[in-house]
Amino acid sequence: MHADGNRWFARRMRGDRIRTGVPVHGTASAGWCRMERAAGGSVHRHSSVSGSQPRDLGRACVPRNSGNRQRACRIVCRSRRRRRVRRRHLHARVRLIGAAASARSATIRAPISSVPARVMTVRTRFAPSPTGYLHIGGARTALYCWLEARHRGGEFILRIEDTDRERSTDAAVQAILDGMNWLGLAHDEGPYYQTLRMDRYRQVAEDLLKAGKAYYAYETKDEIEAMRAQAMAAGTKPRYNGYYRDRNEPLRDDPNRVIRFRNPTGGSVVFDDKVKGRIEWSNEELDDLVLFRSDGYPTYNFAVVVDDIDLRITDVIRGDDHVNNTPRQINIYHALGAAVPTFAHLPMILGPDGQKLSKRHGAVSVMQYRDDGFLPHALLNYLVRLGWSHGDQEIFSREQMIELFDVADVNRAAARFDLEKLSWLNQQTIKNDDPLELVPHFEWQLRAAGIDPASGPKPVDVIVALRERAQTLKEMAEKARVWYAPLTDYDAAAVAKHLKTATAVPALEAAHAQLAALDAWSVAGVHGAIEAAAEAIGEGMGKVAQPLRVAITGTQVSPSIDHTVFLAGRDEALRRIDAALVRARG
RNA sequence: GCUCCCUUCGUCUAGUGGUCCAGGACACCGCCCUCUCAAGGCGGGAACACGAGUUCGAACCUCGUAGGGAGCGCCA
Repeated sequence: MHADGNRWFARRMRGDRIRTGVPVHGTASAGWCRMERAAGGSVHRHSSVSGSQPRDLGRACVPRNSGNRQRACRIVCRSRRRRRVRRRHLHARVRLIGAAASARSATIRAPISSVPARVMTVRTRFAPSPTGYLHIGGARTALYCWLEARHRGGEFILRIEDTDRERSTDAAVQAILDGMNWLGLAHDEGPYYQTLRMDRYRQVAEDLLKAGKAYYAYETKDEIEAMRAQAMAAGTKPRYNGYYRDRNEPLRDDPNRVIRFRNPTGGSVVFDDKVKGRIEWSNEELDDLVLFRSDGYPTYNFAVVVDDIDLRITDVIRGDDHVNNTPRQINIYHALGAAVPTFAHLPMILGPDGQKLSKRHGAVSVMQYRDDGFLPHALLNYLVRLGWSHGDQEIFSREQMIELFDVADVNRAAARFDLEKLSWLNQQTIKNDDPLELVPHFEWQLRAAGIDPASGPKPVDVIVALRERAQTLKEMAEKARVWYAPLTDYDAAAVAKHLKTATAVPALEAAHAQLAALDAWSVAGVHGAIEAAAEAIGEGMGKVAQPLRVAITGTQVSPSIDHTVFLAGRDEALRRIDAALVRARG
């Protein structure tokens, strides 16, 4: 399950730079300029296209695991808890309709012309703005988008929303790509860049203008600000007053000229959010938002809609800070005569204190977790459970996540980030993964700690000894130091307690003799030698193991004594026992 | 201020009108195991925000209250 991450680590270790290529203009027919991965490996894929007939269409309205859900389908629901049921119902219905459509197109039951010939492939996108690194919240959004696409045999697209020229940076783009890469969330298309699509936005805006669905407005920013202040003072929602809406002013050059959307005035916008349930918004609440700024750049609300339409996004999955934008975006979809995608708004991730996650909370960048010794899969496993669950299951393989995840099952309430549980999950991952898989990650940590993996035992042996004793690989690297560097420090309490005893000297001498006489240097062999030493002096294991432990590590704490001695290697082990004997006698 | 959203152990969550005096996991405490430390096993304390209503019966349905969050940009 760490295949991608491992490959990445391997490249990283070889010193390869993972970089995307230079943007090329005009490579794609739909006006998309595409960046291909140069050295980044297998990210660009279209594997799912041919096999993309949604396989779950067949089970449509029979929910997958119980009679409960079938019963749920019958329930007419209005409240919040019920809404979740309803969501599932709706979801199931949509699938059913899709299935029926595809079934019908293959039979003579319906007029062929009235039925779309193919079922649309699910397409999700992750669309970060490159104003910083990939953070925990963004990573979860990306994960959910990726899982939803994979689960439904669809495609996952990466788009960089960089229309904020002031704050977007190339370094941030790279940081986001690095983060996605480390997590192993491979996109099938992209990354697409909004800044390369300016002509397209302009063209769509002009179409809207021509159709009378948008208009020019000329207020200064100060005037807008005053308008807002006035509305606030009057206790209403600050919104544009529509001064130029029906004025039909001739086009003129003006530094303040913007294009505004002619939002419908009556009625309401309704959508069924896959997470939040049905949301209805009165058009009274919506004002004529700016589509194009005076600097000639499109606004976010306009650009996303155009992009999502052009990219044929079927499922918009994003943070719930966008819920408020959705109704106005839907109005733009309607104005453009485009099909409205389904929406799923994910609740926020809060800091441990219940406040919005920020730098205050320490590690915010996903890459910081790598540095702190977390495995990408453990982070993913933690993140997938934050706001989503499958019964009582806590640990999921990548394949299980894909199989079981359904964005409609995501909770609506915000969740707090809990480092303790992440650490536990990380430990579980370390403990249960194939030690061989962990080697590249562990070696990376050793080097980060200034330890040369070649200067001591085989890393895989160290992992086996320490995997139940470290919550992070960073911690593991620190604990491993004792076998990679000369022993110089002895813990005074350890020496006093285990070396200054009546049995310490005979125990160490016996151990020395047994170990020196050992045929093959192995964990089992060492174990036998220590047992023999204990027997020779007529004491229990403890009387030998503890002095030995102090001799090898200088401390009273280490993995089981056989591993501890084994990892030191025979020569070094004997040397350290000799050194300890000097201390014990002295 | 206005609009929208949210609320089950400290935390993540299960829960879809009776099977719930609420289950699992992390954390915490105790015991067992034991060469230390862990890991593991067993056990313990710990929650339906509050108030009305509907119902034979409510964590679940309705209404209200409180608390929290988001948005109200020529940011995304």
